[in-house]
Amino acid sequence: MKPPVTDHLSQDCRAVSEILARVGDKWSVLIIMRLSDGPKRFSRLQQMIGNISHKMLSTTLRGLERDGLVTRTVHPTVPPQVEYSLTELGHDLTVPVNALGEWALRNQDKIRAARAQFDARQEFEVKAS
Amino acid sequence: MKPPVTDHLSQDCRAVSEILARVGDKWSVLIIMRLSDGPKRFSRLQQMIGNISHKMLSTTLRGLERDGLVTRTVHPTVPPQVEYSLTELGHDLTVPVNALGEWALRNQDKIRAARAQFDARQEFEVKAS
DNA sequence: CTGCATCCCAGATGATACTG
DNA sequence: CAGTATCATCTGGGATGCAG
Repeated sequence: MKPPVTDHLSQDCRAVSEILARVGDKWSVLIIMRLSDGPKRFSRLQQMIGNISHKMLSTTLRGLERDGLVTRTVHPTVPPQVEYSLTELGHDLTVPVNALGEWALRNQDKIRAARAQFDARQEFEVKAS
Repeated sequence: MKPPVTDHLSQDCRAVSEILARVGDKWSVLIIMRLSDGPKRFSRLQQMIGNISHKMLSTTLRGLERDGLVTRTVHPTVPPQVEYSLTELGHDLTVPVNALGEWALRNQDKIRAARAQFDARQEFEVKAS
């Protein structure tokens, strides 16, 4: 009647996974990073990020807003201006995300090296056919 | 000739994104978590994770191995046994990932609440049609 | 300027069956 | 037991056009 620790760990992992699904998609982090130093308008974000399509910026922002990570403020001017900014929750998130980011920066060389080595080995084994 | 900080920040974000693409996929983190307390065999992993398909476990493990995050050890027995374990790099990664995981656990309620509220508002606005 | 709908494609994922 | 190949399916993401 007493489930092992593995069980609750399992649930934790699901939760983590769910959040990572939000954070790990192609654009969320890029957007959050850009907003971390202040509110930005839609078009400003698009030009800052570069190669994000109109649609995905819109979609991703909507998702982030839904999760309470960013705020959407419409200024009823003509033409309309919409500002996005991080909520407190969103700002909070930048801390662990930055930690992961720093890890990525520190270790990107190792990863690239590992990939190169792995790929080289693959090629070698193919020759042995 | 001195690019603003934004520029190097931009590059950083790409790197972060790239790593998140690895870590953020549907299964990588689940696998890494399961391996964090010791080596596991293929079938053991599959039953621990639950609803992962044979193929995706295989594919994801391959990807992790390629990136130098896990090690694959074949024991030439009959039937063959294959053990997977975290490399030092992989073990390193669990630190920031756990940080993110703890954030997720701490804030999952807030996120759920935000979603519920957002969805409720959506429904309301639909009624106004 | 922003947002939303539609069409479309490429890649990710899953079910199944076969090999070593 | 572990890995791979094939085929079907689903989803993310881009292009475009229209609307507020």
